[in-house]
Amino acid sequence: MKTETRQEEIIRVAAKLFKEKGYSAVTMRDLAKAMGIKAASLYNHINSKQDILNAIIISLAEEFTEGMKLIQSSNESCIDKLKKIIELHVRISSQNIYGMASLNNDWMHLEEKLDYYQKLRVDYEDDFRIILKDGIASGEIVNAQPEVMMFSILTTLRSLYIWVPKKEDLNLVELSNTLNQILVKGINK
Amino acid sequence: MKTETRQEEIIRVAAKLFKEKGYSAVTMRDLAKAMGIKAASLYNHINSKQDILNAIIISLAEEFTEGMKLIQSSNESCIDKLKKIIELHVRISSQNIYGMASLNNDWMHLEEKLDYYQKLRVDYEDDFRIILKDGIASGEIVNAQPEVMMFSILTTLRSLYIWVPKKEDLNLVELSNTLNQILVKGINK
DNA sequence: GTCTATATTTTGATAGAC
DNA sequence: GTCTATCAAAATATAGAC
Repeated sequence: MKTETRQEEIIRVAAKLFKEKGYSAVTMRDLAKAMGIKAASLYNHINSKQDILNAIIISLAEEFTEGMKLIQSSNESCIDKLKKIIELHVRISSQNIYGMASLNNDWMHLEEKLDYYQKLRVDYEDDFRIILKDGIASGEIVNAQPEVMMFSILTTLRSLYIWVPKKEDLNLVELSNTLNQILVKGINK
Repeated sequence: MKTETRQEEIIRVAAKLFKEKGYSAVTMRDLAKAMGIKAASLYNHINSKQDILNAIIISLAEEFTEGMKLIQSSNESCIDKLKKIIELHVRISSQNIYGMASLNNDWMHLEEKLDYYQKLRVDYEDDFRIILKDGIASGEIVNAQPEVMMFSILTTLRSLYIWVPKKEDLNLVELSNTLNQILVKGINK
């Protein structure tokens, strides 16, 4: 296991604080205190508070984009693709529950990277929508409104970070399967 | 239709701003500008920024509690109770989409009212959990993990505020029915 | 790499004139 | 009910010593 740099440590601790109170309510003094140093010392490792938010959000957003592209280009059935999407969210969310909070709640505080983030997000949702529509067309999925289906599934998956840490005993494979049953089998004709 | 007081107008405009950037990132000067007055003038109608947040969140939380108590004490089947819960969320969310954002994202910035809010929230989830467990016991609902079911359904319902305003053409009764089909029929044995 | 000291801006809120 | 003027505290960030 690679040794964590001081910069990485700052980003990790910041994400934890951002999850509790949100980006705007966490001060550089709060972060410094959690690190056991003074606020001025943080700037030896990072350029700005904004850069910390960028580092947290963009790497996660790109991870989701990569995962979706792999799923999209596979030759699996629509139902299997949805299962893969669920597994993607469970995996990334459980590996970085603190970062997921910023991705969900603080993306609007991005500055230079805001447009880029929003493009990744829109593209991700477009890919998701196509999978659902293909499933409806092929008869794999019930013919309900795909927007409502996507909203329901994606909202649940995006909020996993709130709930996963409370279930440390929970097996992640088992969680994926249960979510798959509840979210996908429910719309499976 | 009752005339809106200046205080009510401030709370309504504040909720809209809080939805866009979150409570902490909205300044009293931002709010004043949106009202077309100076920041100092706000204090002729409200005591503090914190009081605005209280007004937004607590009234909504109490509305959900009241609705749940009515549903809970009815003699309907578990599946019918779940349908009523969905209708409760669709109704309240569509009537106050801005306030729902604060309820979901800024409750941790409550001060004196934080404990009260948290009690309402825990009680609401306890009531919800009992309905699901009763449904499993009576065979109305599939025997999956009730915690995962509740998480999935409640997360979707709590996030309606993000999504409902984008669908102004959408009939609310139709939305409730579609959500019911996707969320409840999916777990209906 | 961390510190103290400090610059600069912004914040929530108050006092008092109109 | 709104304004101007202002306060006191807190914010991000920098400079320079050690």
